[in-house]
Amino acid sequence: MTRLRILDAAEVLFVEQGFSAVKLSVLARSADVTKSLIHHHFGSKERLWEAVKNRAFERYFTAQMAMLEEAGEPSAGLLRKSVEAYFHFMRDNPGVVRLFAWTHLEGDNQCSELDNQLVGAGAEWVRQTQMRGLLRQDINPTHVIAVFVMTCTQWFEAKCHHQHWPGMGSDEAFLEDFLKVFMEGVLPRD
Amino acid sequence: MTRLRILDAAEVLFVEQGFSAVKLSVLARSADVTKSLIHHHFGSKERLWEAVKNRAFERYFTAQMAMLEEAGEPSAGLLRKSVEAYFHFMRDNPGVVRLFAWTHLEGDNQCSELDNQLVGAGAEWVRQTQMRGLLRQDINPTHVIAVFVMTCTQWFEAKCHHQHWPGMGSDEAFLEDFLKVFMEGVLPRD
DNA sequence: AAGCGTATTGACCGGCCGGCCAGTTAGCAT
DNA sequence: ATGCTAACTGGCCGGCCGGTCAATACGCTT
Repeated sequence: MTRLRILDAAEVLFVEQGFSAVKLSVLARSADVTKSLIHHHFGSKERLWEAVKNRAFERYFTAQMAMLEEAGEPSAGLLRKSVEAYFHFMRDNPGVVRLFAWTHLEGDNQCSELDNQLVGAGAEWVRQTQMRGLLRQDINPTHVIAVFVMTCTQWFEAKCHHQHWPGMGSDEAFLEDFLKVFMEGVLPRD
Repeated sequence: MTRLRILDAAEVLFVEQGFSAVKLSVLARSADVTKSLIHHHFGSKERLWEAVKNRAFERYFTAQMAMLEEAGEPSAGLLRKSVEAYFHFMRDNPGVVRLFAWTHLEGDNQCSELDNQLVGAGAEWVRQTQMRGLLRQDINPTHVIAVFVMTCTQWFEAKCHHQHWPGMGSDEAFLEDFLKVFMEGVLPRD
């Protein structure tokens, strides 16, 4: 379908360059349609941009929700698994990461309802795990989520920046070290 | 001086909107100069953009270097202080944070020489602290730096995004919780 | 006062941007 | 076949984009 071809090509360009740097003429050529056709299907550049973001964020949201729902009994091991899953999702969906970054810089928070749901569910899960004494209880559950989400996000958002830092390891090496610190930090002291 | 007035106004706009969304005509009005004058002083929009970035990154670099140099005897307490200082620097210089973010998205790494120096020095400091048995030794020192830098950075870069997350606390509350996790995670087990 | 370099101006340019529109084609129900 | 709607096209537009240029004002040396 044409609409889809436009959406796909737009996503590639928007992910790469952000909103204002993308030229409709280039996009048209890249999607192999006429410029008019883009307007026919989406009305304006802004609305196309929103359509692209919505689709990507929905993908993100459903993937995360599925992950959360298939989570079983609260346990520290499960938290570790969740962090790993989140990290690998980010690694495998670099487009979403960049789209998030552009969106943050725009100050756009249209995806916040979905995200609040996600974070709320995650934090609630952490709280339950805390109550069972499996995680230390003197930390705001939302902050637990925030710490690992932000670390994973920034790792991939700013990869071009810190991948050349002296001594920096691979994705997996970093994840492992982060998990060492993070898990040791959230486990209860005995 | 006019050149400075242009640079200042440009920084405000670039920080806000990124490179391509900024219109030279708007910038000229905002700096109260003519468009031609901008070209006279900087040659092109691109070169102005680079001048703005260079100035900001130099500010960042010298501030961080000063912080690092006045650091005393390696100790876990000092690491905590460093994280706090970094966090507060980011809080007090939101422009730098956003400039970093735009730069990351552009894939630009012109600031990498300075940054490598900074990270290298920080990592070396961590390594020495590890060798004295004051930090656990099974973690890549660069990763230690990376974890707290990325968390602080992302906290402020994406603030508009997660500040409305349910249960999210203030800057200081988050920092405190992060430090609880981070410090507990990097200290050696007894 | 003359000379010179720098700062500053306003008018102007070619190009291309996002968007529009009149018209054509294709699919599909009746 | 007829009619209707949605998909699609090419051409065009007004506007503004970044950038240029010739001319002028200013400040400093000699």
